[in-house]
Amino acid sequence: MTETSAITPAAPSHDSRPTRVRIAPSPTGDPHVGTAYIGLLNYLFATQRGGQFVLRIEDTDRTRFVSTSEQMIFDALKWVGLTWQEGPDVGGPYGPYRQSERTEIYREHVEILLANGTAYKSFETAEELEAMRQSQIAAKMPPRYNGAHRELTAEQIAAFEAEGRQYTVRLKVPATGSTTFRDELRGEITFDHNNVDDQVLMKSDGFPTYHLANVVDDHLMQITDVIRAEEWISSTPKHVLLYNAFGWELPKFWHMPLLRNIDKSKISKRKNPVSLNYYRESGYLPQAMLNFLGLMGGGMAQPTEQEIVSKGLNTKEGDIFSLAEMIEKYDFARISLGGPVFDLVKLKWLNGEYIRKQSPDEFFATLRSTLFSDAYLRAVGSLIQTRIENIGQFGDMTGFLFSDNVMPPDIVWIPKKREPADTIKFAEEQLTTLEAAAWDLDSITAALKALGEAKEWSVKENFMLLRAILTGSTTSPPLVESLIVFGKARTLDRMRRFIAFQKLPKRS
RNA sequence: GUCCCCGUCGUCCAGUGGUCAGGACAUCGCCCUUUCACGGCGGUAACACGGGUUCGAAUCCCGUCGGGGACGCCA
Repeated sequence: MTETSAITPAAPSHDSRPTRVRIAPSPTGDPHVGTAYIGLLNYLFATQRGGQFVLRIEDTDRTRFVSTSEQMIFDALKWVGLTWQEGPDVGGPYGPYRQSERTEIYREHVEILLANGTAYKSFETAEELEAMRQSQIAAKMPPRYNGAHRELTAEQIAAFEAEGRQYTVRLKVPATGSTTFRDELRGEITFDHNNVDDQVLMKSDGFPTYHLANVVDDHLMQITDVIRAEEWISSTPKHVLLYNAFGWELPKFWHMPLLRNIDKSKISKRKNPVSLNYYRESGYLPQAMLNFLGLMGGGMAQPTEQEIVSKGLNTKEGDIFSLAEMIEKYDFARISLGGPVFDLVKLKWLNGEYIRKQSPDEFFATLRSTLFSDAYLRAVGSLIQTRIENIGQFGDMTGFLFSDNVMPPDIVWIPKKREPADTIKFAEEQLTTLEAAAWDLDSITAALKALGEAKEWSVKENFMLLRAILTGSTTSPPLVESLIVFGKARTLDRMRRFIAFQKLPKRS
């Protein structure tokens, strides 16, 4: 076990087994476009092969758990039109599909690893480890567990446990050699073992980390193909080592290129709207979103010049296709590995194409189910009923709720006694505060007031700034109520756009 | 800092040894039009660089450079 190299068999044959794939989002906030992207790919892969698509909730991190998140993930995936055969909501033969309900399973599996010597208990505290990491970084060393507890004797372990010290269980990565695995899109990838850290598999709270839970569940749920984002490549050797430690057959790995911001960095909410709620609430059509996601990565064959001519296609039609067409034509072998920029400009164009394609009746139905739904109008109405004298004034007071671009002039948003730079800085703090807030009257109000007190911004300045950002004006219906009606995803996006715009170098 | 992945117009894709390197979005110009949008027509714009291999490289190999990701008791 110490000396060597665990070479993965080149291509394990799963041909006899039915295709089973999965997505495994974690409920830590708003549903993410990346989840829909990887979800679409998994859905296509399974559907094309007559296989099963499983939805598994990875809720092993209690500190980041958001209770409303799971339902939002279901809703968002259904909104774009994806369906799954097994999951927490629909059940299935390999459940439970929520990792927090599988802790006993992980515990049993950790015992196996502890017994066969492929994992060990480590008694350092989180603080000790953090200090170690910092000093390594400061010394320009790769941060890595130093292996202090790799070879504890039974007596030492007993002594630590007698003290009542908590421990984590770590993977005992072989000291020498390397692990090679096959990525179906890239070929063989090798990692030298001295570049693979002794990953924590079970936290001191008894919950597994992603790495353990993911491997155990994928095996138990008979997953044949792991289709996930590229960011997982560097932890794949740990997963391979785990499969080997259990003596399990490996699934095939397909690492998809990462969606990017305009500056090419991994897509993130600071630089791009990433919440599916935002797209839904801003009036993007689900077909357009799905189509756009299908465009990312190049899996859809573009029509050849001959086809365009012979079928009399409009050239842009090559970029427009439905889920059904993707099922028919999407080809994983065609995927290009450069990370695609999630370009809002093209998404908007595509969405416009879908809107124009609707019949008047369909368009009316779209309006009635979104911006002009009974529920939305009722909520908006309650904001302004006492404030208008004739219905014609409706738009005067609610325009900001029906517009996409609201940018207040300087006189409106900069408080008399504040500098622009400080004001923007405070707006950023409001943003951070609201990101973390539950979206109800009391939570928002309390969070905002607490922030104002901490930063010494009066309630008036505080709320006025937010009002300016949200409505573009100094006059509006009650602020927090308006925030709630407008929705969290759109509010945060509006704030981010305001901040980004104000930070742009001003031309005089 | 270490390891891994990637590299065609500004962006998304086509191209798998021989093409004037193609399409879409964006952008620019013209047309249509009471406005705006749509639509039509046209233009600008790319093989990161350097070595090989080859009669011939965007396509194959090597190096450099550039970009990205990972390095958590997060996923």
